[in-house]
Amino acid sequence: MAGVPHLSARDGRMKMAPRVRFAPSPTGALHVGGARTALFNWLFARHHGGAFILRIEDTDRSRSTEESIEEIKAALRWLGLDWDEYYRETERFPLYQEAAERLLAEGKAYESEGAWWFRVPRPGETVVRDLLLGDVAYDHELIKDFVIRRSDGSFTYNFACAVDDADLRITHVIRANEHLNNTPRQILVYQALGLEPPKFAHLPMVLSRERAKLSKRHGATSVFEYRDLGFLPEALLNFLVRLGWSHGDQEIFSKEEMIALFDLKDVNVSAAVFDEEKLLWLNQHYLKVGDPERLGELLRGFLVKRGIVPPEEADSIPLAKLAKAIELFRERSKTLLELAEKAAFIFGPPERLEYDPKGVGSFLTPEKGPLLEGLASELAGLDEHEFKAPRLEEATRAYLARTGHQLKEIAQPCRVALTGKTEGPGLFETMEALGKEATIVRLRRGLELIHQGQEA
RNA sequence: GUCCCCAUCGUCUAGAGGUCUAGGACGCCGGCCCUUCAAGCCGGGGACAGGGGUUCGAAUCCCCUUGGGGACGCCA
Repeated sequence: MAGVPHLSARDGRMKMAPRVRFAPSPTGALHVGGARTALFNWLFARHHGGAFILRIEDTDRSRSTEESIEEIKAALRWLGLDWDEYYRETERFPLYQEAAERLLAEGKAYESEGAWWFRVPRPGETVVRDLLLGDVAYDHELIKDFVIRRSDGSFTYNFACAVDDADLRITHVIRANEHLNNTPRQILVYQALGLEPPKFAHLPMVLSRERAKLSKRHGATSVFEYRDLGFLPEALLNFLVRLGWSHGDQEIFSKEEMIALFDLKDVNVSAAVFDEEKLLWLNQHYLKVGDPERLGELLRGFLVKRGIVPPEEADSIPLAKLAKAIELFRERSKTLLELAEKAAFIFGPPERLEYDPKGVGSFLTPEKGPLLEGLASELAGLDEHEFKAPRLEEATRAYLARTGHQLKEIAQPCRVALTGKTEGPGLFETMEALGKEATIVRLRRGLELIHQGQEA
């Protein structure tokens, strides 16, 4: 594979497929800023038919953990960012050793106090030709000699990173702006080793609401935290792609569109604040257009997580019922977690329900008693298979017409009796989701509540 | 403190010297719809940080100020 560039028929010049990498240090969870960097690299690779490489920068053994490596990989998989090649820096030790020895032998590095130091040539200047920022010049007087090999024999980031990028034939280093000041050092390493540096593109930072670097201190920051809060991967991806990149006025992008449209020239340079409100909106958007069965399967987990159904019962909930809940509540929920809470009354036992006292007080009043009673009897006459919204509405309206009442007179009392709440999906959809037994039981239970209220 | 990056509505952004009395989206406010809450639809408020240049003409180019962020580790 190496050294077999394909020739572009058009201009006859070498045109190699780009090779980019995402190189996280495994010292914790994958946070959303890292995910955005990974996404841009992945999109760049996929758009150009290049390779997306995952390289774990674990040269600092004391801070790196296997757990973190697995979590980062799992988070990338959850987002659907697949990698073509995978490396761990700790497994590439001989590469760095050889390169470092060469620099030592050539006098481009020296040993002091057990560590090997890179000798920055002075006077001098290194210019970073950034694809996004333009040229950024660094005076060597401001760059101190830096350690390339620690006294314990391990290698430092700036050195290993450059050696790796060169060895893996990385063509474009796309990373967050916080690394810009490291770039001249890495270019120096390339030059000392007689290698051609890759192209660089430093992405604008993703900042927290407080306009500071993302940190665990304020709210959720990791990809999995958002997953556990009930966010969908496609929503998070869509949100992240719009942080620093745009395509005119378009806000909604499928993964395929992102790949087709992504271009470095549409990436901007100013830092972006992670605005959870917009993420919430996008998440609801994907909740609304997603496949109910797929979302229903996800809902199962949140019902358990929320303590709404015991773990051992979760598997026996029919997928159809879960999918129904999705369809009923997705227009009124921003996250799956919120949806699980709203739909809780459907999954609990028919006779048990938590009632909103205010709702009971204002709607389960004595004069509604006969109506509720009558409706319960009316609906009890329906067959199980007739418990579908259209048929329920038909039956209810017929009953209402016969008794000279209007729907709005009993809608809220019914809703409170059935769900315990004053808000929720359409009445008849709610009855259908509940099923005949629960509907009748709860309507009659509403009656009891009215009587109790009278006594009190 | 030193160095580096950045600067359009609260937020994400469009804008690549005239088409800008600056467009879209989220959020916010109001209305419509309606069995509630949502969703949806319609409407509203809301920004080119400031000052100098350059130019016939600047949100767009240059400089300064201010503001924000980042980096200054034998962390990455």
